[in-house]
Amino acid sequence: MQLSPFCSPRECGNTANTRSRIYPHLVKANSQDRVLAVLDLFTEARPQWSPDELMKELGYTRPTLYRYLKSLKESGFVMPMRGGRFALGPRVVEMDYLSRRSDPLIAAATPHLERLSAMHPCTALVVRWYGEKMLCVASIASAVNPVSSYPRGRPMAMGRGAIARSIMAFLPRQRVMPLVTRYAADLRSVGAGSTPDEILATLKRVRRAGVAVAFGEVTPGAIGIAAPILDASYPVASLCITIAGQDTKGELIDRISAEVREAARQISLTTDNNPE
Amino acid sequence: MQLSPFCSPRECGNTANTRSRIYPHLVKANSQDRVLAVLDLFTEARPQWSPDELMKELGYTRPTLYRYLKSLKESGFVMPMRGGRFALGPRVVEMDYLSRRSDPLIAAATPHLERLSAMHPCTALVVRWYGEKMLCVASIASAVNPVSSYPRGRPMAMGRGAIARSIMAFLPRQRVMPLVTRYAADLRSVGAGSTPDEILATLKRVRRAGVAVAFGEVTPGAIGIAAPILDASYPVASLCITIAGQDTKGELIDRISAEVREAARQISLTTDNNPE
DNA sequence: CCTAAAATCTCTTATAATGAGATTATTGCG
DNA sequence: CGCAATAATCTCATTATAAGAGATTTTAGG
Repeated sequence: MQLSPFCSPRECGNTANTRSRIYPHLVKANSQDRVLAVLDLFTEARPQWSPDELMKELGYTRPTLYRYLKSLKESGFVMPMRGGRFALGPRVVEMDYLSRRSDPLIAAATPHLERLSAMHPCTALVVRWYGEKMLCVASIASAVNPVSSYPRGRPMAMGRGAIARSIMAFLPRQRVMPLVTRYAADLRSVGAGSTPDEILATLKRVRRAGVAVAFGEVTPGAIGIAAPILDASYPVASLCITIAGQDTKGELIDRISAEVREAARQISLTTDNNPE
Repeated sequence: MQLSPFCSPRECGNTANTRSRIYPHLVKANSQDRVLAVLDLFTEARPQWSPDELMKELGYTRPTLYRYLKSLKESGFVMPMRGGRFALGPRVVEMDYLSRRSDPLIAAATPHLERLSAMHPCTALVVRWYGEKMLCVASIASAVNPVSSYPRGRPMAMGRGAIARSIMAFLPRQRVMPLVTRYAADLRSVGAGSTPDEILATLKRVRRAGVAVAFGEVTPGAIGIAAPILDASYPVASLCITIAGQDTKGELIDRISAEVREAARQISLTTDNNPE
């Protein structure tokens, strides 16, 4: 399901083969991928689509699109809105509920989130790492005016912040290097080093400390303190506390760091629970 | 995407036509439906599946199932867990986040939920009605020990409770009757009437009051107070306050009822926002 | 290193997805 | 209420392509 940036659906050359000409933006797409591609279009910038817009955007013909919409509608992934437009449907909500309730990582982390957020005016969150992206999967806020919001589902960038570094620091060399290269600019801008070697040294220190601390890297004025959650000594997620900068002295940071590291360690001990 | 209870995938008779013999449980299923059918299996009782289990359950052959899993994996709907098992993936979380952030009903209701939950020790929630099911889509709890939990995604039955009645009361006769028939037993057991006429009379009173009140119908000891959210005078959701029974005197119930009704009315005024 | 299991690939065949256009259903409006 | 305009579905011939059997490769485990 990869989008090729080189060729818009409509502009590609004509060949005798109608079908393969229609979907040049889907590399090796089968009909399943083409249905799921419909869901790709629903974004925060554009959460509603009319059939005609979908047809135009995806290059599908009318009967085909309506067939797809029928499947998606019947399975609840989309739902009709007034004016003949479509939005994401109840299935999405149900599946997230299920995912939330059946994720052993969340079950293991929740008591720690509650405890930590009760101890400090902060936001305590768990961020899962999916290889290419990071997503907040659970968070509890206790600060009255949280410096920034991290609800479940919020995506996070890999280059900046304590969370990203806490995960990168525990990856095997082979797996860090691509990330170091890819996010070199971000890592440099937050002072993690300007060469690969410097960055690796920074990560090594994080690994030794067992915890990463970041000052205003993601949100100005917010301090992030994150420790990895490991499964078979491999990072799968990160436990993070974000707290307002002005409330927080160096000694307190050290104390919270120790708490976060210990909580993450305990969550990590819950075996058999995390992804591959 | 309906499962036929009469015939397990493996036991159906042999005909010359291999393909249609394989999927007797999917009525008129196309290949899109067969892929989406994989996702149907992930439930709270069984949130993880191995490829072999999926093959056996769905009756798909090995290459076919792996093809499906590849599509679902690449689009993030499932993710591999340790031991070669699969669980729902990050896409589910992302889509719910998007759905949450782009739902105008939630945006319109949130200030009211915050206000109401701040005024009383209760849980304030919004439940969307999807024709066949009801789902909590937003909730805020202020009670220290809430009598029951209503997180987003929690499904609700149509037969019992203030929420269901607040919606049924505002449906046109043609649409209520099937529900009255279907949930006759539930409606009778909560004292809404033992004949269709009695039930309709009860609903009429709810409609006149603009709000439905239920005492311990869903959760013993919990009082539910719900008012419909209308779009073009058609109910699309319900705003509900649940509060512990022992804290709540009759006079307070009347006051909260008025607040809930008024809040629901104001949310309803936000036009152009609700489903079809 | 070797074995066993898991995942993918190859290739043929028959299915069923597709698209053009016709048809039917819905909606809006005078 | 009926008509026009739009939206959604249906029909059916065509052929691309999904499926399956079995071989092959990859991965995991001892």
